[in-house]
Amino acid sequence: MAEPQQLLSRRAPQVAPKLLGWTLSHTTEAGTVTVEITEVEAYAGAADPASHAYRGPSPRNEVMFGPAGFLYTYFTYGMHWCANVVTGPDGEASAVLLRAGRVIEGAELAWLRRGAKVAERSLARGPACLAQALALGKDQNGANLLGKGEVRLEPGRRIKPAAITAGPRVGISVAAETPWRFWLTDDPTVSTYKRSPRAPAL
DNA sequence: AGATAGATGGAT
DNA sequence: TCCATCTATCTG
Repeated sequence: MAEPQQLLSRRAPQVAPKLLGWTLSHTTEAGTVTVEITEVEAYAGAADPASHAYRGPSPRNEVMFGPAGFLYTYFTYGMHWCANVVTGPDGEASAVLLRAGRVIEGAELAWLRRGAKVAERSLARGPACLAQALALGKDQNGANLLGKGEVRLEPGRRIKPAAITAGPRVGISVAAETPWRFWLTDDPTVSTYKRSPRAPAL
């Protein structure tokens, strides 16, 4: 296993499948929640019309243009936060959206944040649910994931390439066929695929 | 200045 | 299928 920093410095489509099985932790006053990442999507910046960074830097996406290993969070649909790991060389706005994970530490705290009714496998199923379970939001944007900070990304169990499936990304209306979504095959914590209603017909 | 689409999720 | 409901970005 290469150093995390080195691995993350490649472009998103290359990094994304390798993040499966890694762990993301967030420690707050309330405690620590850790998830094992089970589903991701790659966004390739300037080369990718579906990326937030496609039209260049802005106040929202500026952290994507920085070095790899930092957290990019954004607010969407008026109510949801989503979390990305910035990848690629400094200056290139490559990022991996964390779509789903399995809570392996702090499930009780995650239930507190998500609501007591949700099934265990759904605690971090879907990008906004994952962000909510981990309490990732505005304040965590730009956090260094590779240090000793409150949010940490660490290599986890090794995933066999045969256990990974690739397919089209979810919820986007452009580049809807590009197979840059990666997940652990048959994992119950992976979100169900829904094509964007705005995506062009096949 | 105003419009609108959007890397969603949950209820209906 | 629709709704909640905010922000970045595009259009005029």
